[in-house]
Amino acid sequence: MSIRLQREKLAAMPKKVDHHARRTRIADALIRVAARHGLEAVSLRHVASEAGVSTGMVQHYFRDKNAMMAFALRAVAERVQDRLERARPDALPPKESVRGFLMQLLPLDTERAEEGKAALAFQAHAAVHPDVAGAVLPDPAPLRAHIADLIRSARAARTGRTGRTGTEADAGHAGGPDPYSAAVVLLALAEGLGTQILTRECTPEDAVAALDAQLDTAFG
Amino acid sequence: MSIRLQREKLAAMPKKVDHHARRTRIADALIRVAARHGLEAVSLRHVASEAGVSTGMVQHYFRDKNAMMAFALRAVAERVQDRLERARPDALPPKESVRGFLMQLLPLDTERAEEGKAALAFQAHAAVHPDVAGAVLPDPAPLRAHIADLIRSARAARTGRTGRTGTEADAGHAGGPDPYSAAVVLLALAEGLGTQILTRECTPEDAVAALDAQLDTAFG
DNA sequence: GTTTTTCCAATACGATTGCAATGTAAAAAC
DNA sequence: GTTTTTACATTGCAATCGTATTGGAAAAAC
Repeated sequence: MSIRLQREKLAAMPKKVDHHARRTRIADALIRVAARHGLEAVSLRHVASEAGVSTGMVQHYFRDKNAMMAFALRAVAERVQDRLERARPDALPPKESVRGFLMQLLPLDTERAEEGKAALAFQAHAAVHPDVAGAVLPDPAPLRAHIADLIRSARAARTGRTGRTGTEADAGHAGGPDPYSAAVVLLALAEGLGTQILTRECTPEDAVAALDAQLDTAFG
Repeated sequence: MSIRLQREKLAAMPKKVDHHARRTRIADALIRVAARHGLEAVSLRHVASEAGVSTGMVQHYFRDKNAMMAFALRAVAERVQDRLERARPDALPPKESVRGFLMQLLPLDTERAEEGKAALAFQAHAAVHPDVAGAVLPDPAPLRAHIADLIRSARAARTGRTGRTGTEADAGHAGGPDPYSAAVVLLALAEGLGTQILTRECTPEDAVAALDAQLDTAFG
């Protein structure tokens, strides 16, 4: 028992370490460096010192720099995904639920601002290195489909029907554009507003106002 | 006369060169490098060889790398601005005029895709280096105001009035959200869709469809 | 016990980086 | 004419880069 206590509390831990945890710790350090100084400042030594480890350890857990970058790229994507899952308020009406989603995508506090800067840097990286990006980035379709479903159900509730609408064409009727386009618009808008906040082209207040205005028009 | 011909045709030109033209040529090379390999690949030597000049010449025209980056950052912003000016179709009805603007912001051909990748890289750079960005990036307000004016005039035409609306609050009436928010939405949406195209999260067709849907709701 | 494997620190190496220093040739100023 | 200034090209240098290599300490396998 005392052995086990030592193994878990002290940092002796000489064998059988949690590889994923180690990699995640290094990736977190990489993300902090990227968020503060850009991807240009991401080097093995800099990341290692930010993580408080040796460069040898970084080399032990990542074959090369590209592997480390790819892992970190996936890590930020998963972070955003996790925050979206955690902020999923299914009990709320559809419009507020969607609003909750989209607000999570805006860099409104310092934590999300850091995350957003890192994500922006990785977007630029992904645009120039499609191979690593395509293998690692998540499919945006499920989120779009979920938002579109919420829009559909809200419109169905407004027109008196309770269930989800069927497969008929939604475009063109009084409810506005088809839900899928409306979902694409909302998500791309949140992303655009987010980067404009980070580049100081837009104040957070204006961004929230614009997003709310768009939510009003999307949900009628 | 023969002297003048030589001075203009041959590349002798030993004195009195156009500094701005030289800097622009170097900045263009930097933009190409950034668009193809990212800002991480931007070095004095790489840019110089892309421009077909020596690194000594680059050093002659830029105090240091930061000055070169700042000049290139402004150059891309001016390029986009120039394309917007050139594509300004004042004779068209407001909605089509705005559509012309926004379509210019989407990376729909290879030329604008390259420009967009460079712009995306510079956005990430600007988010992390606010000092250089703030001193160099253009104010987004005029463009927003122009789009808002076009929306206002379109709505005025629809309600039968001919002139621009006055200073009364536009928000909340049947025309939709206030024109300023609608303009912010349209511009941020175009930017978000643009980066999603570059990162392959979105097809150009979906982006155009989403933008057209938003134009329909913004202009009624 | 011995052996093997895992984990990591330290170091070394060639390439590349930003930048300073130097040299030179031609135009401009006189 | 001479002198000065501009416009580069070339070279050198210290720092940093990614990565390969070496070594050793400790757990696991035997």
